[in-house]
Amino acid sequence: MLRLSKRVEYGLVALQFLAKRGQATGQSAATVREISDECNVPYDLLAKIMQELKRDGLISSFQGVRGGYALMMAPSQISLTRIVNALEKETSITECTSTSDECCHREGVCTIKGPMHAFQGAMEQLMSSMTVAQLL
Amino acid sequence: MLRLSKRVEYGLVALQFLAKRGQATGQSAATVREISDECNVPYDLLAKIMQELKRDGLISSFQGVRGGYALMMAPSQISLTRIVNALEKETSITECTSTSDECCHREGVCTIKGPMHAFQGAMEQLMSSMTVAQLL
DNA sequence: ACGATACAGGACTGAAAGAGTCCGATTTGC
DNA sequence: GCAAATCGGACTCTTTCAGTCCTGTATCGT
Ligand code: SF4
Ligand code: SF4
Repeated sequence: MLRLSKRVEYGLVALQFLAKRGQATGQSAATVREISDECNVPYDLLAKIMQELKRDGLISSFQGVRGGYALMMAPSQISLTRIVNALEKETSITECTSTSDECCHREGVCTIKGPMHAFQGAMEQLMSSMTVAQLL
Repeated sequence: MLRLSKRVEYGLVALQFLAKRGQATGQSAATVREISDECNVPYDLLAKIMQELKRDGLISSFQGVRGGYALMMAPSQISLTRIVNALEKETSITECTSTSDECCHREGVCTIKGPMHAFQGAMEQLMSSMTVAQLL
């Protein structure tokens, strides 16, 4: 459908929320409940998303009571590419541009692979140029 | 999933095939069966795709025996945007950037809409710059 | 120590979109 | 008239996505 998943959308909203809180000091951590309530995002789903962002090193977490999440870096350092890679399973624009593929059952006839890779590259560059800082 | 649908992929393959045949003279028309066989694309599905491309004015059709499809314009005139618009149901990158929307239930809190529209615009421009001519 | 709070993470369900198929109708060249 | 082709709707099957639930673990405050 050529659309970003809800995960990414929610991820962006959450990161924007965190960015408004300022850098990670541990004091400024926001809980999933807070974000979920403030931003009208389903709690459980958002919880998963935050975990994934954490796993990917985009944000840091603080466990236990008084815990929560906070940004690891400056908003201008967090690119859309990074977020998409963390939250989206498949990021290649077509099967052609999947990693390390041999061509499918159309080799010899269709010469789409090259241009598609170029297009994919251009798109990734475009996504790299968009950061959380631009969401504020 | 941030991936072009098979429809678009097949559409590109088919258009590339047509482009190799040269401009529409009626003599150079290729049948769906031909393309399907040559390119290993499921017949019925491809038939649908060609109909949609025709409806959108990208290619012209010739009915009856000796019929088929042929390009309406120069390959360099057919942009990816055009193809995607013809074959893909939803083309907005997020719900935010859907046409004419009021914001969803997050107004006031989330300020994603503006940047998202900008991003969408950039992507459309990128797609406009890619044409069938580049597939040859 | 204990209990409340909050992250960690797996498993599951239901809905929606996508891919692919089937069948009948219409057009048209031979 | 017949065969080859485009038209076009309806349908099934599969996969992906969104969302929920439930159990575990860490940690702060008292
Ligand atoms: S370039 Fe053509 S043959 Fe190769 S993977 Fe893409 S579609 Fe398949
Ligand atoms: S900008 Fe925020 S509130 Fe507006 S439509 Fe997008 S997600 Fe919803």
